[in-house]
Amino acid sequence: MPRRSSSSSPCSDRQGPGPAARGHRSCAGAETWWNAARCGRIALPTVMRTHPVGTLRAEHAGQTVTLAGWVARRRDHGGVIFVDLRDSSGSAQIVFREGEMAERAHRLRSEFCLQVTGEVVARPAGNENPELSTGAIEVTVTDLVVLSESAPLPFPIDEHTGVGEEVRLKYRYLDLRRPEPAAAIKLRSAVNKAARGVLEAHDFVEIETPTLTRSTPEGARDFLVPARLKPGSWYALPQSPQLFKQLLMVGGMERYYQIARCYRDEDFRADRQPEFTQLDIEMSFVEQDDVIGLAEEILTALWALIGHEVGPVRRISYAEAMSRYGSDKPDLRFDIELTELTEYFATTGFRVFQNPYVGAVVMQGGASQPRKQLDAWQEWAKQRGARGLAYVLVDEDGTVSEKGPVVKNLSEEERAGLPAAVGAKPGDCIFFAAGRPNEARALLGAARSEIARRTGQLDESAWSFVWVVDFPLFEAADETDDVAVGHGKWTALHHAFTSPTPDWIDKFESDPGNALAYAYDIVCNGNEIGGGSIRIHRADVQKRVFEIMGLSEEEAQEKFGFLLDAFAFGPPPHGGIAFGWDRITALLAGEDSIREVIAFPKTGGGYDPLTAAPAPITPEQRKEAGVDAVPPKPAGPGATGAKATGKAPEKAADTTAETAAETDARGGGA
RNA sequence: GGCCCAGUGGCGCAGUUGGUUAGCGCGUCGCCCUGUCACGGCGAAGGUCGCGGGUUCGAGUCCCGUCUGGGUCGCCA
Repeated sequence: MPRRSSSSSPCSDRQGPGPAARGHRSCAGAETWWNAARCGRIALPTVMRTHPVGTLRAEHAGQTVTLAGWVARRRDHGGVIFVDLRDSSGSAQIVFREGEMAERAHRLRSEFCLQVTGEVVARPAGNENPELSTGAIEVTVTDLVVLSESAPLPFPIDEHTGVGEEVRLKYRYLDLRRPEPAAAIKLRSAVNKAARGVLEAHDFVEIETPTLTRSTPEGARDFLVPARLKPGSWYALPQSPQLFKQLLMVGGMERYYQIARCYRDEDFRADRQPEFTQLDIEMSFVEQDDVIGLAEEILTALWALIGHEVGPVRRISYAEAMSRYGSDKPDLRFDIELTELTEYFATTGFRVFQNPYVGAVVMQGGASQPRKQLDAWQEWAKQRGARGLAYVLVDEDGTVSEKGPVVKNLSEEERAGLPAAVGAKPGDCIFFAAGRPNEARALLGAARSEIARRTGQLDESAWSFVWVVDFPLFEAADETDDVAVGHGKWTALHHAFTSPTPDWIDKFESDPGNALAYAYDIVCNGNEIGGGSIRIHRADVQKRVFEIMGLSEEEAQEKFGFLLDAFAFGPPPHGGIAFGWDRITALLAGEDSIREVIAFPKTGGGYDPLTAAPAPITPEQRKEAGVDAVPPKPAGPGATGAKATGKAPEKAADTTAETAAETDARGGGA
């Protein structure tokens, strides 16, 4: 990735190799915005300074300026002392000469906070530094105020040395003084702003929904907050604003959005935090194409920040995604596809291939892998819970090689036709998976990505967007480990309020396994970055969906009461989407981890190294919070409709998929 | 919860087959230095080798356990 050129980078002077190199795209992205916003407009002088340091240029020569910032680096030559003064806009060289000034500058140390006044002068001929955007000038200091001193640093604040993440997070306020982390956070602000711009232009209303709400019985684990005024009762932090946004549609707001914090108490990952952010959207009087159209407009605005034109986004069905790519979030930056061989091996004598599904994926040039490497693929597959990954090699003459454990189990005919059947060329390796369709395809889908990485078919600089549509409405209840909502054979794949597609809305009972949901996911480079659905607004349809799920009216009322109550009062047709905001920002920033685009992220254990949260509480706090209150004996189901809760957070954005579609409705222990 | 990797002065790392005083770079502190820009020179300080056990004449190194961090599968869906 091209590194930012210094001349266009007011927020950073030098760019070195090392960890900074990872951030490639981030810089570019942040800069685009940063330049527009900072250099284009603002940079208001304040009482304390006349110019942001990084904006000084040759044309300022002769002006007397007052600057404020930090000592980034100092070069003390005795009689003349150079200091790189850094503020949020960048840095510039300030010069202290002789006498008292040099004397005082001599005592400056890294990260002292200074206010200086002096004259901007063109640097002496031959002393310009073209690597720096402010390299044509320097400021001869005539007045120095040390605003505050700095203790010795726990780690160097420059881009040239790597620093462990834990230390960075503990001193995140120092980490953020570095151009790279700062750029990621600034980019996030630009991302928010860009999305708001699109939404405001379409008359969306930004509405906040409660953070203290009711526990939902399914989905992820809730974070709970004791209610002091009602000992023994607890609030839950929302897993998403799903139910509230639907209520807002009933409330006639018509177009809602919120950059919403969501909370899920699950294990974390590089792409998952206990609290994460969604751009949550809901619209009334729309169909799928309306939501998709809006979403594409937003994505276009976001990727424009880093100079990429999104363009029209193709759509593929869930079924097609699964059969061709083995994933419901296919990475289409490379065009390796799976080949289904169930028919091909319909009469095979090889027991492994006598399965409901047999498929293959081809690894270009894979036949030349050493045996050790092929064994490593077996390990790789086992780590994913598969028994292994069968393979067959294609010789240079285009025929199937005798090598490998699988080939001897295949008939002559099977061998002969194989390369053509899967599109393998001489020197390729064919990997097979057999078993239940979804599992085997998932393995091949993972292999597909791994192959792309290993064979260099993955263009890291490319962007691929795709809508996955036509998700199944239901999945068989026995194929999920979740406690199903209801006792039916079917459970909602997305969530219980997801509408069937128009084609299926009147007949989904006839074939629940094939009925399609009016749901859609937006996938970028193999990441699910957003998902949503058109909701059910007709009471009769909702009732029939609950029936298929085996959910009685009483149970539905208990679980989703307040939403169902609201839906008794003329709910408008509506639908929406939620974007995984952290993941999207991380993608734009070119970062692998969403922690890089969160100001104060937590570690994998849910621990915040900076505040040391979570922390024990005092006995007083414990008593007052009512944490230990003993709940009364379970009274009857006092829950009338109005209190049952629903579920259904928009599954979205879990961070992994960060988005995710909106939540599914299983789970609650009915 | 499973698996993999890591933990050595403030930071980043090296440390061979178990062997003498645990090294290197950066930073810090002191002195010097008038054109540097990741300045330079001289000198100095700074270490319970994550923690606890064990094996051994001897452990940073080997074994067991544990904690923390990262990754991954499960989970989140």
